[in-house]
Amino acid sequence: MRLSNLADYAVVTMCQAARHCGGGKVSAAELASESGLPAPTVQKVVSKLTSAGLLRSSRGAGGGLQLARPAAAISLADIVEAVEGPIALTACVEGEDCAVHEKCSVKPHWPIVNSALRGALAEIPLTRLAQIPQVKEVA
Amino acid sequence: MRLSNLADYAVVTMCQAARHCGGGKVSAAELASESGLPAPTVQKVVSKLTSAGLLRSSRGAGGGLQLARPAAAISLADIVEAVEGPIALTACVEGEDCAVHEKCSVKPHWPIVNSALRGALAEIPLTRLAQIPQVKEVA
DNA sequence: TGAAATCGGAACGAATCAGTCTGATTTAGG
DNA sequence: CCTAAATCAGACTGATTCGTTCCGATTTCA
Ligand code: SF4
Ligand code: SF4
Repeated sequence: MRLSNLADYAVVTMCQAARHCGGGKVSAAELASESGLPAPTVQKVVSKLTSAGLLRSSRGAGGGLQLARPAAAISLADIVEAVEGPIALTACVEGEDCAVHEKCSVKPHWPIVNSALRGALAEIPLTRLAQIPQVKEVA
Repeated sequence: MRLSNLADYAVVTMCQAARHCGGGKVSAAELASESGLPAPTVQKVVSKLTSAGLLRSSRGAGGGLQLARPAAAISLADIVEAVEGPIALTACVEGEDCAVHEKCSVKPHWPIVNSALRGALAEIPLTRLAQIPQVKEVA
């Protein structure tokens, strides 16, 4: 029930990239320096994000990363799915029949839980994560 | 974002045990046979569930398992936490400071997401999972 | 044309997870 | 009271995935 560190770092990286949206292009090394994450890790993260279509990459000197979509149109679910693969709590949700998929009585209930969970993540756009402060009273 | 197979099997096992709640005591081998899961795996699962306090175990001949609480008072979150440990999407939610917990701007937002997610799981009691049929129109 | 800078993918090591097994404990019966 | 069976409980091994790191292919600027 804990998402991988790569996914977490991907969220941080995307949040950092969202701030440079106006500038347009930012290098991975720049994002690593500003966020404090290890540079190679950021490189791997942006690689996956680019493959998923969330980031736009420009090779060569002066190149860098760029948000492929508006920050408001990117949700946590998108980032998590880009790094961790499809959101599926159990194997049967994905279609991969487990060993006891025939007798399992809770199988029909998993899609409901899965949808509720994904919906909760989809309700959090990237713009909300970019807002740093003013949320101290929730602790 | 996928819970471990052990947690999934734990849910199935608990669901199966809930049906024998009236009888009182059921052996782990019995649950394994009825659910179709591998017997050793069920043994490991019930061991963890007992340690967490969700099941009541009776040693010796004629012993077996028993629900420690009413089926309505056991939620998915309880089962998952018993097997997978605390529900914490990221390290900072648990209190384990990650490498960049100081500069991280999304850290204050994770508890909100985490609570929403756990709430979604806590809303599913074991009694709902025990109801086998009559949910075909949701597909 | 030369060179630098960037992303992209591939390789390595570590950690966790899943599965299996054997042993300690307890009760029922003789 | 003793034997015996049955049960849970914990420890071990193998495998998969995750995390990290490094080096090469590609592109643009000077
Ligand atoms: S069929 Fe049942 S046991 Fe198999 S993956 Fe789905 S929920 Fe889990
Ligand atoms: S502080 Fe930021 S990077 Fe670290 S675990 Fe929390 S959200 Fe992730």
